Amino acid sequence: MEEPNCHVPGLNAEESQAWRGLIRTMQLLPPVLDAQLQRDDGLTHFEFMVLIMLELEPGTTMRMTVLATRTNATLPRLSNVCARMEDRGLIIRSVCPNDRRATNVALTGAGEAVLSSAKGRHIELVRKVVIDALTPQQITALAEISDSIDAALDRHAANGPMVGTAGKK
Amino acid sequence: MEEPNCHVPGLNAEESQAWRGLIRTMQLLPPVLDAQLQRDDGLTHFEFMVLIMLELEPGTTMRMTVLATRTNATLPRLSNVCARMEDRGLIIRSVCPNDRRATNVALTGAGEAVLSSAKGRHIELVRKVVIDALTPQQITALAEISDSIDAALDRHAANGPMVGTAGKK
DNA sequence: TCAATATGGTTGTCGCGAAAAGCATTGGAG
DNA sequence: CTCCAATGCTTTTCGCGACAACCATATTGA
Repeated sequence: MEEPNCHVPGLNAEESQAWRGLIRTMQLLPPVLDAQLQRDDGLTHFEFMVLIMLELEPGTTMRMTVLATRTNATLPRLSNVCARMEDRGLIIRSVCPNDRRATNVALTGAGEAVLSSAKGRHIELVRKVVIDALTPQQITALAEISDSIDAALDRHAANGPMVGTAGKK
Repeated sequence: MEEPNCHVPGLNAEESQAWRGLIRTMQLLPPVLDAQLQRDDGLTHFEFMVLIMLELEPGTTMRMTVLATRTNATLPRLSNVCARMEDRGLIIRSVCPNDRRATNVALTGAGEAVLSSAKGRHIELVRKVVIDALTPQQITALAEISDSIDAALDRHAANGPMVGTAGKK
């Protein structure tokens, strides 16, 4: 009954392998990315994403709420991170003229410089540990798998909170 | 030149999509898993993994270093987590008779009870947001992709630290 | 016009994880 | 036997993220 091939109960062998593999990747990959960015450019991975998202925006300027959505972060977290990044001169925050409650975040010259310096090295690492480790078919599959999981997470976030209570509002 | 389809520079469209999808999943999935375990059973995902790994071991007993490896954790982290779990009665630590420096960690009855209670609900969530969101082929692909990435991470950990210095020991 | 509510961000407090320093025990070398 | 290095784990310090409370501005309704 107790096979040596010990997989998580409730899942078959294939499912268990996929699950444990995913868990392991989610545990190991982020620290590696953080470490490289921190060592080479003094950035956390999240800060790097903030810079990337600002650069992709025309005018390199965005409202806090929008930036929070783009980076999958909560507003308090983004607020703290942006405060530190502003202290370091990477970005600049200013009150939005139209809506004085809102804050506009803009990339500074220094921020652009740091980003363009960091981008190459970081993408190189990404290639090394992800892209070049996979076949083109696997790349395609990974994109689809991620989308499916994220869609399931969205569905879960929508219906999940009210577990037993009929599931509909 | 600036297409509206803005992907990360240095990667083509497919690669960029896979990369950003993976990042997003790694950001969103762990909090969902943690939240469910915390709410339903008062466990972090890491604590859950500790219990699972102990249960899979014959005798449900393991040395700290081994447990750290199985859970992909550092020893200090595991030490802290085990201290808390012992306070709650889920596990028990004892000095190894053979090597009195070492510590053996064992699952208690309460720990088994909590685990068997939590396991069903958690696997149900895993099914919901991962397994059932994917086709069988995608499950297989995910297992292979994870393994490939983890292998690349191992290679990077082995060669990476000495970047410009000839890369070989 | 003025209250009442909603929206947009910021600021505490708490707990966890990382890194480095610290103890205890063991295994060898002289 | 004694000293020294190596191993196994714990503890301390620090910074970050989550959650909740909070302040400021906008918007709605009477």
